Amino acid sequence: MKKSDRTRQDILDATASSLATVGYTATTVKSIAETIGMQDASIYYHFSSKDELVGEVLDIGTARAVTAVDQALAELHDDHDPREALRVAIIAHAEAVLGGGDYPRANVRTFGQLPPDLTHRHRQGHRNYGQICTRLIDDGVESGALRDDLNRSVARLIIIGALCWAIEWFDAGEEVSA
Amino acid sequence: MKKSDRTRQDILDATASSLATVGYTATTVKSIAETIGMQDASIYYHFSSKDELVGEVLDIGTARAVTAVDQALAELHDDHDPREALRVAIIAHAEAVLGGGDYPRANVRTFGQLPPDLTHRHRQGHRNYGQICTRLIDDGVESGALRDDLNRSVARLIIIGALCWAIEWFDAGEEVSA
DNA sequence: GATTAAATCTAGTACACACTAGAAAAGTCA
DNA sequence: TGACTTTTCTAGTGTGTACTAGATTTAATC
Repeated sequence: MKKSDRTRQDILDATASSLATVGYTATTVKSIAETIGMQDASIYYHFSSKDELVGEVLDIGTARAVTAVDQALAELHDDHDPREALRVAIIAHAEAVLGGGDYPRANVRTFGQLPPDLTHRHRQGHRNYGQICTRLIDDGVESGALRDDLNRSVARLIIIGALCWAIEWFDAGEEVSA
Repeated sequence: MKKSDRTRQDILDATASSLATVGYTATTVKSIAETIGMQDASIYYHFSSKDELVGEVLDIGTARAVTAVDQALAELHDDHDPREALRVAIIAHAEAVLGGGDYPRANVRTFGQLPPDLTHRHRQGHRNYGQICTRLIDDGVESGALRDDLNRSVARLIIIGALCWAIEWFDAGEEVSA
């Protein structure tokens, strides 16, 4: 029992790392197996297909990003400024995607490269994630902390777009003086 | 002479359309040929390889986007507000990528999916494009139209990120009430 | 209409990919 | 140790890909 769990975790980690750095297509079952010193066929003892494996990595990634943001928001004072909530959420997301783990990065990096099945499987998750942002913006506008002529849809797209795209520049070796 | 040019253009158009909608990997030489009613082998009479063909499409795309932005900026009054220049440039870019042709869309859509050779080939072009944005922001800050405590690198990343990511939501069927 | 050139097709090669079947090895526990 | 289970490997299949060689057709020129 133990051995299997550890190997399974190694496979997931290697897959997440590969997805985050080279994307979906360049992440082959063979390359994953090589990374952890196995034959590619052995992967199939632990996962029934490449896409099931990739899907699990992406699930973990979204779960971690959501957790990071939720946790950051939970640590706020009860009487926080709504703008502060938005600020904290943005930073938590950025750290989750850029600073830390391969799993959240895998999500952003492979967005738009996945086969239809996987795209469909994760669409709802992404939509839910976007709604966290929508809620924070709504809070800000309704409490008067944000301008009431703000176009909320556009604001959300700008925030999420800027955050998700940042990884592309990161990969390209751009530097940002914080 | 004439026939060849027309076919060549058909191939480029079909490739741009495919890249813009399904990305690099799903754009196969065979699928391109089918779109224009040819055999896949016939493509190689006009282009020596898939990547040469894709590279030409991406070149056209960046050229069109740059032209759109340059033209929009050229139509400004001489004594324009620097913020207006930024606004006009952003709108011109958005229209080029979202509203119009497959060629600029192909660039954004395939960003991060291309094989190393093509990525390297277009890195300088993307960097130049980013510098247009940098220049506009610099103008704004130095003329006093934008706050002088603005982090210019971050501002540029946010603007370009938001613009480039917008296409992902567009593909996903999201609506934005302008 | 005959000759040459341009353009496309037919038929294939070689290779990388995800995935499978069954043998071999490694680990577990009496 | 020996019987059993779990895990990994060897060796392969089938499919889709970019790409090639040479024949064949279409178009242009004299």
